[in-house]
Amino acid sequence: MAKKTNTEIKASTEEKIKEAARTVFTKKGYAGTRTRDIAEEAGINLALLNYYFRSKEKLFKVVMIEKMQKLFGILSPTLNDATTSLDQKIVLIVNLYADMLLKNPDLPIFVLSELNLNHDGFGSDFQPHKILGESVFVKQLHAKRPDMNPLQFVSGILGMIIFPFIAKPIFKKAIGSEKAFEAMINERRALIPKWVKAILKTK
Amino acid sequence: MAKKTNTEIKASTEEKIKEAARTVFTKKGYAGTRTRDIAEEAGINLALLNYYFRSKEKLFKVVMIEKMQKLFGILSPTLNDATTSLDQKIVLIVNLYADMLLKNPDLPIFVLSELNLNHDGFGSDFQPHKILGESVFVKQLHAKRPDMNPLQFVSGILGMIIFPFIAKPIFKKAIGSEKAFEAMINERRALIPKWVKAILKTK
DNA sequence: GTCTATAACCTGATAGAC
DNA sequence: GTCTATCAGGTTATAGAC
Repeated sequence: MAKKTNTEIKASTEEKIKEAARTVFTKKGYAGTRTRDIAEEAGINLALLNYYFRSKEKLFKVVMIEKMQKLFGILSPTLNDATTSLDQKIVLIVNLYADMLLKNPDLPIFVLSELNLNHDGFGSDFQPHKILGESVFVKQLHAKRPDMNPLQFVSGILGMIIFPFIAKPIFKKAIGSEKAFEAMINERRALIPKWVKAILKTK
Repeated sequence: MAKKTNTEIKASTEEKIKEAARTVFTKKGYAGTRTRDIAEEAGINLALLNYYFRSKEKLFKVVMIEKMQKLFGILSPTLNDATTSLDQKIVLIVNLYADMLLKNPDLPIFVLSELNLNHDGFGSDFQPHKILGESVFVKQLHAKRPDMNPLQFVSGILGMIIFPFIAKPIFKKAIGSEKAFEAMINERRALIPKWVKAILKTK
């Protein structure tokens, strides 16, 4: 099939396997994935997978760390930007997630489901909540609403933007096409910031 | 076949298996579950599982239908109650979910994850979005805010109350103990209705 | 109805040729 | 580095005794 002659575009075998692993693990979950599926998807042999990564679990871990970073790492720069207001940050966060999740619709359900199943705790490797910590965002929130628990506040925002993707099978049935789902998410880009501003205003 | 003397024992064993299946499937997911695990959890033999339910998949389907009903069926009576106001319905829904989810914390991630993995489409058996349809709730919302898309509105509410349970592994690390997590959810019982009222008031 | 034993198949991982 | 062939162990489901 595909010949490996390209030295400029680094389509290394290792990367091909990783890319295949991303696809298959995301689609079938860790337990539902067979290493054979990944090898086939990568267009290589099963033995080669074990040559590059030593086991199914090690390959999974590589993919999982990446995915967690993609899902939560997105927050950090925005939360700590001293040049934007609280209201601006909310608009930015909602749109960052809308963009990223429309491109990776099953990222949240994959990551959160596998985290929940907890095949060995690599929860220890990553602390997304520390992003919040003493961020500029939290300070700005405290200045405006000292009574508001930052975690409760952020849960509200993330829940509103991420939930439709987690419950996508339900929403797809409720509204029909993929296009309609995307339209709904795009409508939420304006809706959620408006809602959050209302929440911040009312004691 | 015509014998009815052992009906009670039969029902009891069948229920024991079902209960074990609920536990193990929820904890490990469909693909991660071995029928042996269920048999052991039920305190019976593996062969007996296949005697009552014909296969792993059939047993799973029984459990899954139940779980979906538990997660979404809870909405219907409240949404269609003509004796409560819109504001009252919101308080009721948030507290119904808080109660139910504190008792079944991994119900949402289980159902939504398995729906997403979609091992054969039994999505066709169940249409939770039809609960919304022409409900009293939607009529009340339309009377108050004709501009508000009911699906967007409900997504917001459900997202805010369900999301912490779906992202529970993250939240647990952020706030420490199980007790602290429960306290956070209990705080949300008052928080979310207040927020939703603010959303409804502000155009 | 309930068990033991086993069939039939699947899956992760490795040995060894090229 | 990459392949084919295969091993060792695990998994669902069933046959057959009680």
